[in-house]
Amino acid sequence: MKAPKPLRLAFMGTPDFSVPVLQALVEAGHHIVAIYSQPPRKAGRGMELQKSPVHKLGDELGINVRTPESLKSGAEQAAFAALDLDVAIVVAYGLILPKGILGAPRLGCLNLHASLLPRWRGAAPIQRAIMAGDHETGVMVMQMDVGLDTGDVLAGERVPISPETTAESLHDELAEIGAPLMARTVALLDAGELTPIPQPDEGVTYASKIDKAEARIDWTRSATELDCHIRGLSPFPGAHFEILRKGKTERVKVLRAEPLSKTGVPGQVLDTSLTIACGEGALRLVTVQRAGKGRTSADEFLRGFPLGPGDEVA
RNA sequence: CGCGGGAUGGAGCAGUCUGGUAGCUCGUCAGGCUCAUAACCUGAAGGUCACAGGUUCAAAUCCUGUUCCCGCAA
Repeated sequence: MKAPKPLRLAFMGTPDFSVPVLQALVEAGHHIVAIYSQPPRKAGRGMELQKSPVHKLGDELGINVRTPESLKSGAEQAAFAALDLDVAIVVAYGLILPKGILGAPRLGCLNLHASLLPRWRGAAPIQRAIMAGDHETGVMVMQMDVGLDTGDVLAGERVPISPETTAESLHDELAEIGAPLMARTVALLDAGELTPIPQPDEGVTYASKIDKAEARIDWTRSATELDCHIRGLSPFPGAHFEILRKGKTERVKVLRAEPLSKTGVPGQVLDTSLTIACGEGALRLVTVQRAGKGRTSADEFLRGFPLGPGDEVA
């Protein structure tokens, strides 16, 4: 990839989704003056302090990583302004950027968002698009303003959502597409070859964070709805149901399922291949994961966990 | 020291509480049956029961320590 004019920029991001974008900008030859990321949190088993994926990459690259709890203070904003930036690139950072930050870089702040704006503004656009049964989604680069994902759009790319798409596969695909898109967009913006396009007022939806409770499978919903629900939450946090085993309830995550046209009492097992009746139609579970176990195919699951016609799950 | 589950032939599990020849469903291999098959029948191979100590006449099983994996949580 040819290196256009190197810019002084800051990168602001936190999770895995942000990582490819940072890498692309580094490869494009830009001067990454600073990286902003969420502070290390207690996470994982043992609740040990863990640096974010972006933070770790920053360390590897030898770039100064800043992890303020907030950017609201005058001191933080002054420190940011002192970087004397051409532009700031924000990808799933997780902090609100106040006006003082947004206006500091010469070209402002650009954000990569994983949806076809104005649809799915907010925290969980990838999951929400699949869960809602959308047939298409994408990534967009916008010029940030004070609203929540309301900025003018500079560039975008569409991708289809197929019956095979999961949150995991879509996440990876969009990150892969988004990284070079951002790199190109930055160059074009600096060259003055882009026209910001305001988002339409129509079609605005919000992708709120995934609530724990909604991850549970409600067998009274239709099989096609549940299929979208499962794929949108796969593998994290994972759509799940519960099953009675030796007097204890055990949680089983469903990572992949296939809708069928069979019918029965919702929650009832219909055959010996893990087909479970829904409010409308039925789902054959393809890939599942028991609490404390790794993910397995339905066949493997059934070998150690007899579950046949007439049994019920919740 | 956040809570909890797990490690048993190639895969998924049971057996552990109440120590006493290692078992189930599959897979693999061989043979048989069949026009034929992922079907069916018969037989076989394959396991230091995660690792290290301890208790015991005897440990997959009880005790202690270690490593790795996962669910919750964040």
